[in-house]
Amino acid sequence: MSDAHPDQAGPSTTSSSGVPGGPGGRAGTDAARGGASGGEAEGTRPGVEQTRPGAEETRRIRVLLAEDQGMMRGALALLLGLEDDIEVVAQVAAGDRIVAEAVAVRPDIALLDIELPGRSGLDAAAELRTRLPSCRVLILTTFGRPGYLRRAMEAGAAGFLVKDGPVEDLAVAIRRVLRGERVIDPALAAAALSAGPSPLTQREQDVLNAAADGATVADIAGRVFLSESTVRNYLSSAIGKTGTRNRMEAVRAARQNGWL
Amino acid sequence: MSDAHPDQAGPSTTSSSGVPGGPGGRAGTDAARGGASGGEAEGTRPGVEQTRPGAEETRRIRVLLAEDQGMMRGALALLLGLEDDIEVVAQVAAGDRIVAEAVAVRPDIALLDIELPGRSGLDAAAELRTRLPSCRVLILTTFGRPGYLRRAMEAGAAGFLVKDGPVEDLAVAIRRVLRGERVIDPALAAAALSAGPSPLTQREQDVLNAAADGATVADIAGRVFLSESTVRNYLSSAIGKTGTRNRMEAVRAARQNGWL
DNA sequence: GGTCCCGCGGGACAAATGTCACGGGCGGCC
DNA sequence: GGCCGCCCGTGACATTTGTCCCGCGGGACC
Repeated sequence: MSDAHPDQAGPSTTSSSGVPGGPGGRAGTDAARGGASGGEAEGTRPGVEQTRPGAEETRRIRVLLAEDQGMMRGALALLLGLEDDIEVVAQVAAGDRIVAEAVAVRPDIALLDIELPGRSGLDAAAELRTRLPSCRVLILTTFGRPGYLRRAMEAGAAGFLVKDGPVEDLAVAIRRVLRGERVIDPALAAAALSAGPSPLTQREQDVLNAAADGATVADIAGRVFLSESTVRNYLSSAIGKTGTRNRMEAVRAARQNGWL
Repeated sequence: MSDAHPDQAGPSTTSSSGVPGGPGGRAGTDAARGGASGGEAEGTRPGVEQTRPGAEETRRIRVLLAEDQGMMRGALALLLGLEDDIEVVAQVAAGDRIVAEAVAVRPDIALLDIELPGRSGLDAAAELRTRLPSCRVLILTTFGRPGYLRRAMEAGAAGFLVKDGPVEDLAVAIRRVLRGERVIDPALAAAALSAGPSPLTQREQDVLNAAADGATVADIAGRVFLSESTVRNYLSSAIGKTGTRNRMEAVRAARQNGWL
């Protein structure tokens, strides 16, 4: 747009929301350093030397990028910015910033990680579907879990990419999605189909989630507001359904399939 | 490392050898190794000169990049390739390929992830230290765990970067390391110092590692070749030292500090 | 009405887990 | 030498965990 600096009202970039682990919180200050790393603001320098083959007749693809890992986010943004038909108009690091940012900048496509602080990318995708139907969603995640793919499809995502595989796939996938196609790894689709939907009931998932960090039965009961006996029963049935022998194994198995 | 690569549902690209350079990306793959094999008695002080913008006659900084996540690896390689004083001469996706590739292409600096399939980047760094002393090591990891930093320093790494923070830091850190400086996040260094070394003995770590996936005492005993009673004792003492109440909490706590 | 399923909880029980006290052997260090 | 820490093991014990069977209430469906 017409601005020049990261101080614009809506689409300022990386919110400073914290990322787990790092003791040193490094605040926003993502200001793209000059020179080669153009960054996302479109008009920073007039001399962006991309060669436009067809003049102005095609508007660039406006991309919102949601990814918590700073280096990954920056690298993807720079790379996409190098493509002459793609423009990164917003970057967010937290899941609960996605929808607000999207309605502010109205991108053509949202590139969402799943595991984000604050809110799952799948959740955000579902809300985006109703709040901003013109924006297509492309999920980009580390783990190709069958359940993730299933939920992504149910949330209305148009594509599902794993972070393995070459970077070149990314721009290609974006263009294909914008053309209305669906892009999904075929092997992953097969796995998702064969795995079937989650056999776990809602309560079982809750209890497993609460048990994931090593909490005792009493702890879980306190968090989920259930009796200890009930918690044991749910744990037991979850263990049975996952074919495991522990709550620990059950948690791992459920995570493995994307059921949590 | 809860992650590593538990499921191979996706397209199993990550072969252990060099990564195929994309058709569009002119990223230097191992094609460059042929040129390097000739002159081996190079000056012991590679490229100590400051980066002079525009000066072409100085040799570019030769970088080896070890990172398992394909997209991250590709993005970093492309980005570093854009810098006019840096050249990515090798990319590996598995930890057990690092040393072999390094002695083959003799890079100036090795950019290593820690959590890699096959072998830890810290291990590889330690061996690199003796096998190829001219090559400096810069650790690039997702998690800024105090124990990781400590072990990286003990392995002779010259720098420690977390994958948060802007991409621009990367090239800067590479140049600084090549100049002989050490680059470490100050906050992280303070945390590592205050946390002290791991209180866990070797066996306790082994047992915790074996217990990480929800194995029973009998399973652990079988894996570590110990009596079940002994396993219980080690687990108990590990639980005590970490100040937790379960093996599950103990595993999480130990992971959190980088003690595993 | 009846019947079925589901969420929720209780109680009893076996198995696993966590704790403690106690041994012996080995190596380093004052 | 004595002391200490780590290694490895045993046995006993309390607690927790996992399993099974039971009951209650409510909603859906016939």
